[in-house]
Amino acid sequence: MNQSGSISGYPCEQQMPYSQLLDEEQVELLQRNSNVVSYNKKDIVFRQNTRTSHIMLMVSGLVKIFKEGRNERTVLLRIATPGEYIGMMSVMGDQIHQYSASVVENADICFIDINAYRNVLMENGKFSLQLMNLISQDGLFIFNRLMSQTHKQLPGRIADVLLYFAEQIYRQPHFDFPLTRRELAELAGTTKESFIRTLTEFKNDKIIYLDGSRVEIISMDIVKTLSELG
Amino acid sequence: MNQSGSISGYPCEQQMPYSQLLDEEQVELLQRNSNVVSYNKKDIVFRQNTRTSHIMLMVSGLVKIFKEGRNERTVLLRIATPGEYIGMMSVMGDQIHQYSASVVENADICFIDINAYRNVLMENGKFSLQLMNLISQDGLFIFNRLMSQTHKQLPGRIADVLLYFAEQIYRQPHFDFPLTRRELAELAGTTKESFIRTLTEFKNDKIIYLDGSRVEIISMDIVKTLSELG
DNA sequence: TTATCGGGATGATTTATATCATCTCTCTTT
DNA sequence: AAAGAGAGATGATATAAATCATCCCGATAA
Repeated sequence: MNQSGSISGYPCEQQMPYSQLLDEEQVELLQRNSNVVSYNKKDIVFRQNTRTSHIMLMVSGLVKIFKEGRNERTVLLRIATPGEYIGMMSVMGDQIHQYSASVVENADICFIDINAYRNVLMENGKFSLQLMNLISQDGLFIFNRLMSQTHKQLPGRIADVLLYFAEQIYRQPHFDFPLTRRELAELAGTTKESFIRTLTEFKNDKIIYLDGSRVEIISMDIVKTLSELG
Repeated sequence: MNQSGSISGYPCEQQMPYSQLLDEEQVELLQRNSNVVSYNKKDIVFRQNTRTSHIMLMVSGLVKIFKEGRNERTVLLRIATPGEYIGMMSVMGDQIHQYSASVVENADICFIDINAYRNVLMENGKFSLQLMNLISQDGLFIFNRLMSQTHKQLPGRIADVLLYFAEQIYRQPHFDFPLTRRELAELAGTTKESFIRTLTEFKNDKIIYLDGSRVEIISMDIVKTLSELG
């Protein structure tokens, strides 16, 4: 809710996917209509059911994208990393944010005026097609994550969370969870207790090393098998 | 698997969303690179994990889009109706179909050459933006359906299926299910038995009238409440 | 300094729903 | 006409995972 955001003035171009497809004029147009906002941990970037206002591009940090359910149940959809757009599907879809975003690790986010961005899309077909590609991939990704939550049982879902951090976020088999157990459970589509229990089982079975938020995947093979078996 | 498709020669323009944004030349280009294929009930239109080859647009009929799980479990994602693209997200995303499509009610489907279509997108920014809008909405829709399957319990999920047919497919509170109980269960993310049981309860509670595949929603309010309560 | 609160962890209990087992009925197939 | 196959329906049983109840621990507040 509270935005400790402060405006600074540096460009987003480096982080923007496919910016090499833009000509100088287009880069400049976007530049003039962008600004980077810094957020602190736990800040809310946007809230679901609010109107979309800008294209948002992660410059640094980590942000979680989640859906808040009526009856307290919240679902964590993904963790956005630098170079990723957030809320793009809602911006392009129905102009109402379909989910919320809050900061997991201090983040700089580039806000781009939506009309400037649309103008660039209109005149640059290649860039536009690439964005379409990104949106589609994003759709397919969330789609697969939800499929995991719906149709796998606990060990498979927990394995998916481990693989998500190891492969997508940190790109190495050892890392520190940047989230609480409760949030991790929301990412796995389960409860805090069930998440902890299953993770402890993995630890006891020597599939992972675990100490607090520190994780090391000992047997990547088993984790992958668990994910595949569901 | 078996395609009883036969090629006929009539245009897809009438069914194509936002075709009014195309100029004559573009319409003609698409026309020259399209053909309509007729399918019979139960025909497979495309199979998941195959490469995408064409843009596909529903001209008539009903097609179900589903994901086949490893362990026999299949998930029905949506029912495509005339005027809707099928497989678009996969075509634009990673060129591999992420799900399968098969015919529920005899269907004519327009196949458009992907390169011709991309060329039109490249040169027509408005059309392109509208397609982006469609893809995004499609993503948000499937996203909501899967959220329903993951995070609502049975009565809410069954209510969602009823609302889906009443509001999205037939646009009236009475209709005939075009699917078997098993398929309906796959749409609700449950088993045939559980689906039947819950539907029977709705019938006993006089929320719906039910006779075979015939359904009439008696109390739309209650159905909506069930959907919202989850 | 002591109280309070949230996170993590674990055991006991409950519950929603899947699974298993039948039975009927209709429609093909032979 | 008989036999099989698949759809719908319903009861009995099993089970995965949620819920409830504690307890510990470290950080923050009074």
